[in-house]
Amino acid sequence: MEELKYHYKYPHPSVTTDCVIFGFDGTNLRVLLVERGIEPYKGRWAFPGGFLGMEESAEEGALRELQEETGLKGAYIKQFHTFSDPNRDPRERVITIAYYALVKMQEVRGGDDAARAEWFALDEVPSLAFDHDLILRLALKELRKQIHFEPVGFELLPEKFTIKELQLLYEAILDVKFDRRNFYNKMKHLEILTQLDETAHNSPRKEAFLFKFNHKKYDELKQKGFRLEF
Amino acid sequence: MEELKYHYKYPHPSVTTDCVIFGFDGTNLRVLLVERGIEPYKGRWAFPGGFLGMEESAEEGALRELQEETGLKGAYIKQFHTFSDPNRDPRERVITIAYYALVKMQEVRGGDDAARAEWFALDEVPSLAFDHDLILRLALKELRKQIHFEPVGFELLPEKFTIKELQLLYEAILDVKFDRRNFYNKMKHLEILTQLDETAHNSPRKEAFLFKFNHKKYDELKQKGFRLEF
DNA sequence: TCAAAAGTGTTCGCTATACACCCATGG
DNA sequence: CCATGGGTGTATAGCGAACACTTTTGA
Repeated sequence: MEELKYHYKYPHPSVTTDCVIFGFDGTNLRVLLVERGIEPYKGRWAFPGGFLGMEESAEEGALRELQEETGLKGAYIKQFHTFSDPNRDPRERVITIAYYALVKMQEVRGGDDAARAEWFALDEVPSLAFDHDLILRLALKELRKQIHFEPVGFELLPEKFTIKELQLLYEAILDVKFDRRNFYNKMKHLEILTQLDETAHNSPRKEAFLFKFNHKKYDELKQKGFRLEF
Repeated sequence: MEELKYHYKYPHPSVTTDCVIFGFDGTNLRVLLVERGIEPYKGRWAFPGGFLGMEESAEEGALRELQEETGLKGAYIKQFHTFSDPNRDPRERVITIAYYALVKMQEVRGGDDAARAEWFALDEVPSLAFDHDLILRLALKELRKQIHFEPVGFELLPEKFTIKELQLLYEAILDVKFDRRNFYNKMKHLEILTQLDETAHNSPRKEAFLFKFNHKKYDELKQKGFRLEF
């Protein structure tokens, strides 16, 4: 029999962190899911997550889970909601502090665990374990809100990218279409991009210039009460 | 000795909800604080809150706490962050799921508990217990974010109000000044207010029309992809 | 009759949008 | 030389900021 060595006067819930990991494949926004190896919901897909250690904050816990799953250290994560329905886990009461992460897909390597992990495009995501369908819906909603004000989109692109790629990313996240030329003009006049001498060679026709996101310039503008709008 | 009748294989944190209760006195945004009667932080002010029951969601818990403190049922509350620093409570590990509430000050009555409660203007808030200073800062930040998109301000006003009062509220929340005439025009053309026949009699000079917030109209506009901006 | 506050209208400049046009490249 | 996609410029409409003016009321 298991040893139950932690005792409390009142019942305590379990606390976990779950992490919705977003990536961009050049066309579609994708999320990284892992297949559950044990009951409940064995064989169903879910977001990576796990119990919160007693000596770590939720943010530290989420970063740890993220690193175990993708090998990435210090990626961009954001807490967006805590899910606390008393029946969200059939075994016992589990409260989960949910984060979303924005990562560059190219830099992700397989996880430590043997667990099967896979990137799913948003419109291919199957029915998930627990309340993770709900968690995904809310993560998307919050990401879309946040991207209106902060340049979080750049976390999803490689360091060098064309404006076309940037546009495709924003279109994928917000599920809208922009006019190619207006998007181009707007980006150039915002002054938060640095144009490089290099061009992208993957184009079938004319080669496009590569850009880098200019953190310094962005911070300066933000200081002056500038607001990034889309 | 206390009876410790709940046993777990791994240590579990305690989980509480805390509620930042915002009100508007006609000039200043205020928060409702309660004075702590016991250690730690005895005599210091803090936000109302308490342990989450095992059969209630965090939202239910926050609403329960809010009702115990103000007598209000079903007020507007919004979860904005979960605070999980391992050392935020000196006694044991406590994770708190934080909400802010928007209430009409006129409708608030004293709490059930004998605990002393008081409304503080934002610039009069003393140094608070635990990490509640941080909680207040983040609550304000999130409220200011949210008010750019949703008509949450109306939760803080009585049912009938003048446009002047509405302006003072928005100025108090966002800590800015608007041009009286532009604010007036904007509000009238937004079509989310219903003008009443009555006028306010508290004015020293000319009497101002009273308005009501038009929920139905707002929902219609929102359906059409309308965005409330300030 | 004067001061203060409510209510209305007008002007100006910026920016989002729509779209025309030229350039470079590969077949 | 033509089709495709990259890069640049321009015209228009709508909206927000600034502000002049009129109306109402109490002292």
